[in-house]
Amino acid sequence: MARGSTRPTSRDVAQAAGVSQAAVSLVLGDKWRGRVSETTAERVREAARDLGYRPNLAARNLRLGRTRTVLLVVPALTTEFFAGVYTGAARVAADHGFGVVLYPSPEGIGPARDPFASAQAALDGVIASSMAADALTAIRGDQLPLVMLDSDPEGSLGAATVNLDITDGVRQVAEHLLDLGHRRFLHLAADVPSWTFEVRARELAARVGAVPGTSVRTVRAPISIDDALAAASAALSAPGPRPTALVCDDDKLAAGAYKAARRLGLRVPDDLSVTGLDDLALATALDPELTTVRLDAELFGEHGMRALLAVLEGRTPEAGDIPVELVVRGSTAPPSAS
Amino acid sequence: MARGSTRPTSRDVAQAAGVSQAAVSLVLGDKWRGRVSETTAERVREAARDLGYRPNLAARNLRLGRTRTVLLVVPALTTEFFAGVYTGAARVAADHGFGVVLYPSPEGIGPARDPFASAQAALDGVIASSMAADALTAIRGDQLPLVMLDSDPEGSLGAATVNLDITDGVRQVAEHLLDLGHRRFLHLAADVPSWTFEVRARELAARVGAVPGTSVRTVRAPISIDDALAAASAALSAPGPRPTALVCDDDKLAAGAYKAARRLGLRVPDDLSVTGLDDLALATALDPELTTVRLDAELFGEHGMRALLAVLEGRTPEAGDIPVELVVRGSTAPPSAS
DNA sequence: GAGCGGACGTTATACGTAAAACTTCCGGCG
DNA sequence: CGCCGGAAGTTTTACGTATAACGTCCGCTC
Repeated sequence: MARGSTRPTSRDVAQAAGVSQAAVSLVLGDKWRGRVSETTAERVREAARDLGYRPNLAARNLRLGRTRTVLLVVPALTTEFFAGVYTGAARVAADHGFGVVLYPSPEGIGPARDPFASAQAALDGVIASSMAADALTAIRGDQLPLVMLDSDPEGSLGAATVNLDITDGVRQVAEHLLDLGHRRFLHLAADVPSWTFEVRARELAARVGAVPGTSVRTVRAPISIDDALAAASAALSAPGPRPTALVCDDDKLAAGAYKAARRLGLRVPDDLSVTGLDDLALATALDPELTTVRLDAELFGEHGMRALLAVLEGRTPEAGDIPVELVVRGSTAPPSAS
Repeated sequence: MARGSTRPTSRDVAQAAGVSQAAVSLVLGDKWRGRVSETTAERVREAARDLGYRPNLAARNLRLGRTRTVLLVVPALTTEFFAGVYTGAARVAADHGFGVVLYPSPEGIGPARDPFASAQAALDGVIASSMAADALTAIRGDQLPLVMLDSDPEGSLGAATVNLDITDGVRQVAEHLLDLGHRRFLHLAADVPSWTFEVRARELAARVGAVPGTSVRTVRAPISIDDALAAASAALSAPGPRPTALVCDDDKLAAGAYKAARRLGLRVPDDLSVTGLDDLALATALDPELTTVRLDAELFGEHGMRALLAVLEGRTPEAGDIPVELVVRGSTAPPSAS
């Protein structure tokens, strides 16, 4: 009596179909072959449909001791890059019956709040971008299976890592600009403490430094158009010979650099070649379109999820970085004479 | 014996502290006053700390019949707008002990897959953007408390709605352009079946139509720079007098319009004024910077979450649209003579 | 000296599911 | 005839938590 408004349970379905709760679980869990007759199974399925039955996930998770849910920890979602990572991860996850919960470290909520307090769901594992640095300590506290994205393979003790081949991307940028004849470089670096940015600086210095008569100056800025504008302005109007090539750690920084160049009366690419890294929508919205390194965010997410699945199943994730590709557009050209 | 590697439970803590499981639950749940002595309570807390105890959320959710987790359903996260919505919603949620799980309908996963299959977490409620139209039917199937964002207050039977005052934003755009002297308008509309875009078209037609001697032509494009470029190109090179003002439903469309104008040799704003809507980072990356309507995404998310909390507590969400603001930048100017 | 109420706990139970272990019925085989 | 094995279920249990309901013990009051 008075079943009222509460959600139907497997027991309600059992009663409606005239069987035991166990039978319902067997049928709906597709484990009934040889245990329940076809006619009874159909009766159960019908009752479930009629009642609009949906299994209680909390109960199932408790019973099974796993949730088929993983957490993706990313920095604040201010570009479409991590949206792509999510999409790729979610696609692979769905193929394996997993769900992905997103935890974008929300600025302003306070760094002390750890991801697990927020993503209340019980979790089977975690994929974390190294850029979400503040959240990491909290994560390591738990013993959850962990995959790190874009993180130092040496430094992330034990955790599997999946990386984009940023080193190769920077190499391609450097060689492209060197081939064009550039010798004086300015590196507009992201002021974010993350391994992936250290790699950029290191590789650029190495490649350019290998050629005699070159120089690289570095200036740092937080990843925002306005900050990049300010930093690039200052650097470009500094005394001494002006750099002819500006290598940015990120497309957003490049957008700021465009504005700085414009204010200083420098034309891109005639007076200054500019490169980015990411290939966001922004890159083709700029005028001229930005020469940049395309990162396949979805593929990145897919690999991350596959690695986590491997860890969960006790396998070893396959190694190997994800290739990236230089996309040459209108923002790079040979340096003007002089 | 052999407690091994499995996560400690409240029973383990109880054993370590020499009390019953119930006592542990009382202490850790902060309900022990008058039930457990201070010294015993401290002993329990210490044991919990030593063992690294974390309550099993699946069990708690099952016991309590609620999860303090809500789902935020958004269209694919290709701009920072919904990142802002998430941030606002998550902030308010955190203040009330809730978590927010994000479900960006991932393109390519297939529309049939409903959010609940993916976000395996059990949920207390849902906040859904009307732009994620394909997911909505699945949602209505469940009887979860629902708040709709940017949705027709008439059409969304029963569900509470929280809206940005888009109508007012479009009004401001229209009056700004009319004040500048524009009479021939082109409306670059988002080709997305959503109420929020219908509103834009309706209000623009009404405001401009109220002034004699005006005209509005409309052309639609999916929200992508390339599609906008194509649509705007075609419309701007059509026969007849060229429009002097191009009103875009979205900043991304405006970015496409800039490229179209450039290819046709039209200068912004001298030959063509352009407006957007959103105020993404993109808006200030463009040259000239885009006159657009600033939507406060975080505030939007906050209001959405507050409305859902109200519904969950049986209160009536407060009504009232969220104000928006026209930001005049360099992309609008009086039409050139002739 | 009976009784009462607070302090300090414990025992028992329920949440909804999955699955192991058990029952019952029957047809067939040696 | 005795027995075995498979089909078709059912009964029971466990997952980890929160909390209602129940015990003590002790100091006080009347």
